[in-house]
Amino acid sequence: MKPSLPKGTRDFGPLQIRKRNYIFDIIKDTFETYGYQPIETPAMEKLETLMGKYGDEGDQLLFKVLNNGDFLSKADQDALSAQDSNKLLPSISKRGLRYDLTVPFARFLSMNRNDLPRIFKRYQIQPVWRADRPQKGRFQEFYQCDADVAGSDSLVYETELMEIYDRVFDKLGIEVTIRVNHRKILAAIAELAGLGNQFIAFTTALDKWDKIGKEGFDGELKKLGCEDGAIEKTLDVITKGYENGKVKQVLESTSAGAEAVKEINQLNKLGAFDGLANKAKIDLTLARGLTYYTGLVFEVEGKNTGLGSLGGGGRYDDLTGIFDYPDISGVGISFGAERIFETLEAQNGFPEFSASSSRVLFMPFDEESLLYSYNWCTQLRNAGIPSEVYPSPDKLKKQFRYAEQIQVPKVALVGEKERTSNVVGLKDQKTGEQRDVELEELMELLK
RNA sequence: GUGGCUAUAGCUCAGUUGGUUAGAGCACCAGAUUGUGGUUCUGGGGGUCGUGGGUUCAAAUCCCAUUAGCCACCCCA
Repeated sequence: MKPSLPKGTRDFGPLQIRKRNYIFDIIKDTFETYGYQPIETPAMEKLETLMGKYGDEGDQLLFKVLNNGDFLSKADQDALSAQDSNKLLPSISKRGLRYDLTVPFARFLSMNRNDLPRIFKRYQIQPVWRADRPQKGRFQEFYQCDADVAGSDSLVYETELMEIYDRVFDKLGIEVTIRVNHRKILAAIAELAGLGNQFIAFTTALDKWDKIGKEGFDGELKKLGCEDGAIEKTLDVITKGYENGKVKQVLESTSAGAEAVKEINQLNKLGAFDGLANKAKIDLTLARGLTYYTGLVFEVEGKNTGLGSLGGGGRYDDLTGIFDYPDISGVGISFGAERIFETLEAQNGFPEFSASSSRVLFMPFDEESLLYSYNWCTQLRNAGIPSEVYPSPDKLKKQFRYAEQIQVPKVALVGEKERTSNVVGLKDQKTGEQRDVELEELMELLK
């Protein structure tokens, strides 16, 4: 049988795992620095937990897990004979793979509300699954790294989440722009355009601004039935940008806009835009698709990556309402591990890694030397020094070949000569230098 | 879900207007080389040409169907 993988999934080799861990460790350490606590949730959730949370399109993209056992006899026979997949689904599948980390977090929070601190800061780094068509930088199984705060509407958390974005990308050496906007500003602009009652349609159109530009957006507004005068006003506000004094005035003339401006002022006071290594700016064209955002929204864009966003997030007022746990405000951000990986790969941004962690490989010339080598190796291991032995006295060509394959930095050659004088011939694989060393010195050198 | 491109050795690919035994590089194995590899040289194994059908004296090559992968759109990380 010819081996292959399901669509949109990948294996990770040793070197890739080291590179991925490098990214995850930086993100994790930064989350920890800000006091976020780790949780994990199952790959599978009940389908009822997942369905209806991501819109119709999201429901389509959910992986459903077929029930075990004789699922056909228990299936909805009417739906089955009518070939109605949507109606059939609940009777043949009760579980699905998680689509993101936010909904499982909301479920977790609701279930454990009594055991968690009043304000809960959690992070979670796990794979999620989407039955999307794979393409460049997009997979059906991919990792998200989320940090969320539940139980407080303080802008302190928006501030620290922006700082976390900044720190992580600074440490990774990726230059980014942190785009910030407020859903209530969007509401104010939608009102301005006379599209207050078509808010979602308005935001999806606005979200395309980057791609279709001012003219394209003009057309989208017309399609939505926006009048010429209103279009002009709307385009004027968006092109002039938030920092323009007149624009601020216009926004403040609506109650939603006034609230948003107040929050952004507060964010400024907290220093969210100060002392960052990367650029952060209010961008009126940032919309973010997810419908549950209600306050500030963020998106991180790499410079010239052509990969879309490297992460995003925002404030959602009623995170857990659907799980009978009302009035919990949340704010969170997500890092897209795959795109960060591709960005670093493209700019050669990873440190050098070896596939193996071994610092030395023992190479025995004869059976007697193999035992001698294993004995030395054990002593290194007991001292916490990663090391290994080539398992048979093969030709040196073969042994060196293996040393190269595992990218071990040093080899210890052992033959009769070395044994009798109680040393090994320690050779540096890069420089080719070689000299005899005793066990104690070997340990010192490899520490 | 919509559109486009591709499918030949483990990997990357060549293969002329349809023509005799389908090739290269990399990788793998062995030897040149029984205490010092990475270079070089020699030899070797490995293919139902994605699958099914059709046209033809003859198909990797042309036609139809089908499956899978990639790219773009929608949406997203």
